[in-house]
Amino acid sequence: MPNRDRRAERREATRQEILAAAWEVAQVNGIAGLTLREVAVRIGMQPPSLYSHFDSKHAIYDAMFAQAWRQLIDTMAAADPGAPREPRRRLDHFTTVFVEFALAEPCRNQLMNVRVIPDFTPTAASYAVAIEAFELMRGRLRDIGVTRDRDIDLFTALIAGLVAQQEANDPGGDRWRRLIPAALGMYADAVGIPGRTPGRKR
Amino acid sequence: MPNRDRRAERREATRQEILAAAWEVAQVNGIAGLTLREVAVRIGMQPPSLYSHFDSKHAIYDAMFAQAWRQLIDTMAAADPGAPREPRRRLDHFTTVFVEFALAEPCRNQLMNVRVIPDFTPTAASYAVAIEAFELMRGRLRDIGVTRDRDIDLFTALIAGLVAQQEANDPGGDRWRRLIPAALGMYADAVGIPGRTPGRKR
DNA sequence: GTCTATACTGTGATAGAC
DNA sequence: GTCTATCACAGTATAGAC
Repeated sequence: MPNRDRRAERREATRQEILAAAWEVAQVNGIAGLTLREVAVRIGMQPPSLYSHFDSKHAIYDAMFAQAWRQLIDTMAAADPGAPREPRRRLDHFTTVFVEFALAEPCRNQLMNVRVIPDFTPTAASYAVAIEAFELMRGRLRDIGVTRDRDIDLFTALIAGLVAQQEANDPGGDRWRRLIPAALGMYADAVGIPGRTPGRKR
Repeated sequence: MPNRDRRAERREATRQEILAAAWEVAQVNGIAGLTLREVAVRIGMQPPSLYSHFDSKHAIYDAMFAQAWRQLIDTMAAADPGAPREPRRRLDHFTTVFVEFALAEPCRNQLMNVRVIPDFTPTAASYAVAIEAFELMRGRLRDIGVTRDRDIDLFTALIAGLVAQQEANDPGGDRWRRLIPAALGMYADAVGIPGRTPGRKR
């Protein structure tokens, strides 16, 4: 038995190739407009061949769901070293990372945060990745003194709202994105984060 | 020429019947899972007959879009008489009306606030109803002293976020809905609404 | 205005040869 | 593992009889 299973490696590579193509299609047609046909032809396969790697279309959605949350985890981890120490600046830093990530790919954000595919619910294994990302965010907030569950939920709602409004009513613009500093100042004051956000109104 | 056009009345009634059936189907299958076939059989019609009343499936979505925003306008107007005078209580009052409306029908909220149907964009006439609702909300905020555009945008984001998180991560529950008072207290403090929200944390 | 009949496209999915 | 061939079905839309 070889110490490297080239067979498994190639199989995994094909899976990733399929997922990459699926994301490309989703970016063009919207996440609900994904079709197996288009995914297949994009990588030079016949549509039925996809079933050698995924049991169904929902299985592809499920893998994409997990992959998206994993990407968020990696993105936040990568942005960690450059983060400021001062609480409010730190909050602003990783919030911006999060929002930019969400706005970068509208269809990815829809798959992650909106129930948009009829009859699709992520499997427990994939949803666990989403939970992992949530716990990572919770840790970030704990570092700057936010520990109560309700305060954390309020934070996620505030950010999700900015992203949702930006996406739905000013796609590609910054009408809501530019409100991040003000929104975070408001939040920081309410939950009692020490310091004072500079340039706050009134 | 008769003073009542019974022909037109019946035609309009049929249109409404189609739209009502479409909402029923959307509630079951999701807004993206709407099919003309199912709408037609539900009201005892043949699928092609729908084309006597709507030019296309998108035209039905468009009518539903306008109808949804009109319903919101009516709901807010109906809740007007019972509204308290004190600014913060007043804010809490119509925010609750708005959130309950949004959470009552997830698929309606998706059609109104998320770009979920590929290639569907509301017509100018239908979008005008959405603008009308937005202006109504702006007027409500002006009454309690919120006039700056950025403060209004911040408000819509805050509420949209609570609804989105509630819908995506705790459908049917109240994990985010119950945060409305705290969220509004935070907001009222930040934009300088007079008064002090009772029972605020810390 | 509604029906029947039908066209045409595209969908996800399966069976079996190689 | 990928292919060809094909399935069963749903999708929107049109034509023409009544």
